[in-house]
Amino acid sequence: MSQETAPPEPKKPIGRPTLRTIAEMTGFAVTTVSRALADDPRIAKTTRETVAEAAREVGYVPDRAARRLRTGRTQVVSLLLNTDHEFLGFTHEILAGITEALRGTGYSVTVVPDSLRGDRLEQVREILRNHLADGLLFTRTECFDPRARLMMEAGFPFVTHGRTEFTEPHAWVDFDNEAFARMAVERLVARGRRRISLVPPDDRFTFTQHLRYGFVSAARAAAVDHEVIQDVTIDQPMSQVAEILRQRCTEADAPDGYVCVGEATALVALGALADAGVVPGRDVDLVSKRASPIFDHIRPRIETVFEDVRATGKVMAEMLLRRMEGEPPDQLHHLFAPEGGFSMPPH
Amino acid sequence: MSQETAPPEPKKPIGRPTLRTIAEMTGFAVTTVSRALADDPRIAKTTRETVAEAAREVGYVPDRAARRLRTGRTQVVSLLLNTDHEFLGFTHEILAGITEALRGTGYSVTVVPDSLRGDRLEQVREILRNHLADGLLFTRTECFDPRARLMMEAGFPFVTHGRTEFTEPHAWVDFDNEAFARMAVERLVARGRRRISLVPPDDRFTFTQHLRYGFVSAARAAAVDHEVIQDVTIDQPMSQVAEILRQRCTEADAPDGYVCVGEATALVALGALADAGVVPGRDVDLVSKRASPIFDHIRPRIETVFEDVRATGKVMAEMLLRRMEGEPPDQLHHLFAPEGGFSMPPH
DNA sequence: AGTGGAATTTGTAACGTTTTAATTACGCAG
DNA sequence: CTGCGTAATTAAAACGTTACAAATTCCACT
Repeated sequence: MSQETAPPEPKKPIGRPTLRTIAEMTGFAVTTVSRALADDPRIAKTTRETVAEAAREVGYVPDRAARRLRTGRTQVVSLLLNTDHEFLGFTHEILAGITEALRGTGYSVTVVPDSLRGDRLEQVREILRNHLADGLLFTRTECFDPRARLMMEAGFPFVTHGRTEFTEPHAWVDFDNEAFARMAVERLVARGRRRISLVPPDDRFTFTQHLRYGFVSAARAAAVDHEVIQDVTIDQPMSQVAEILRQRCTEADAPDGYVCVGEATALVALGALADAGVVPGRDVDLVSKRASPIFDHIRPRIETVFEDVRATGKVMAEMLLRRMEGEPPDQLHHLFAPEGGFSMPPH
Repeated sequence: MSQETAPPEPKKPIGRPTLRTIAEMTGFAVTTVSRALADDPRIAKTTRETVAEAAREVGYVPDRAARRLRTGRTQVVSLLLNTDHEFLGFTHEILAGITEALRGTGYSVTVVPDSLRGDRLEQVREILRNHLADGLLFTRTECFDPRARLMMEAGFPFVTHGRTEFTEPHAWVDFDNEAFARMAVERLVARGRRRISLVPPDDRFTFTQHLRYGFVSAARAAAVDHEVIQDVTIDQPMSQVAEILRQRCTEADAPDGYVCVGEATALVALGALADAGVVPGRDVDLVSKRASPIFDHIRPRIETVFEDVRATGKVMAEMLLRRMEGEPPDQLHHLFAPEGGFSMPPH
């Protein structure tokens, strides 16, 4: 409006376009441009269109730092990554799911190490204190997970992989490990097995309880012998698991069926059995959960149920987005069923 | 100065401490505090100490958004994550290494999806244009990697996992795959194998050339038959690899030794051989690289060389830190040797 | 006592955005 | 015409930090 004939305009020869760039292009004030881009109804529809057009033309992208400074929102979500253990693709898959859900939202995901050794809360506290993220995702959830408690107290958005036993609701995504364990037992029983064994995860995790319950109750219902290995968990070094299994599978009352919670455990169990000269499919059977396609190629073939970790990550991130928009956590949870049941690899 | 007697001062009842908090505590100006915390020699030593003490007392942590807005530095590094393939712990390990190196530096790492399908440059361009990070890490490097080229042109700090063939130097970390391939061939030859096969990665990757060269030249030197499988690469679906191997290993001139580049390939190869009734250790031998401890438990046992992916991530991140501080890339590279050579799992 | 200069400190502006409060324009009833 | 409510836009302030230029203090030396 100020002038019809454009002055020399030797301005901003470099640098990304900013609100001011668009303001000068269109003749509106910076405030107006900001509001127009936010589709604020107080701004005239025609103005909004003009501004949007100009923004598109110069490829305007709001500056994250400036927005963050002003609004206090970081546009970041963090994933707590357990650095102790190997999960054969778990991290990869869950991150693929998370980034897929976040694509186009402007949010990015940072990875924060989280060791079971040492204080699990330290990292979370730092994120809360220094506002390093707008929301948090974490796995390996405990029954009364102190991280979850801390974040509920702080009113900070988060989604857990795995449930807790708090009465106050929070967002979670989980795999139905109870159903998995039940099906696993039934499958082994259907194959004629009568002494069934489970190598459990660490007792502190909620899903360990689910597994154990499903396992024990299905075994009781089928009236078969069963045991939950006592001296070792799959969260200890795999060599220890192998050691215990090698020993156990040659004892007089050795199990004839094994339920494995994950791929790593299954591989270790297969190795231990092989070392002891026990032949899967003949002497014993083994069933497992699987999270990657690699299991189709493991020999001897074993029956597995697929847990879609990528989908898990995707749903977790989607839920977190809704939480961060203020949606209450009451309805935000999803339980993945062991879909399709057990199956043997093809060919 | 306006008033000597302090007014009611109903200020900042809440919120994190800021530079102003410390300024008011110590009586210095905000600028001084800022400089003092940066250990600027222009500020008196005593002042620096006073300020540091006050900062410690209130637990001051600089606001990232404000600093970022002012300086233009994001305090973020990004890792390009290939979402197509499964690497059995690769992602987990490299991230563990990266976060370990970044601990305490104030930098955090974001994960950005990067698919071989589609434009590999899109994500990088966005990071450059919108200043989403101060530095970039990526894997699966190609000979004339367009991502590397783009970033060299932009003068943007980055470290690759794997070398390129550009003449202009850049920071890289790599595993000596040529030496690995050479040793692998020698190991198979030492076991009496005379027809050796390699299932290669996709030809576009630089390390494929290294592998191929080491493989071929060692085989020639040992005067043994050798072949690089033509019809499939380990970057195609694993079922295709399995299919080809199942077929190949029963032909009249079937190989009697296999070099596997990674755990996934080795497992698939073991499965394919088993399906075809070929017995490793008797009919053929198989050697592989390994990046996780899981291979100690795979049966039949095969000899492996360890590639320390966690250490790789750590070194990459450390290099990136130095690059971001302005150090030229000339000397910034590290080649991991296949240390210790091949070994058989214990027990 | 005066002066130059180093040492130390400080006020102001800026980064790009959103928010608060204020301003302008305009149609319409009194 | 005046006054006024509403719609549309805007100027100014603020978020917390660092950079620039200027101001102040302190000494040593003439």
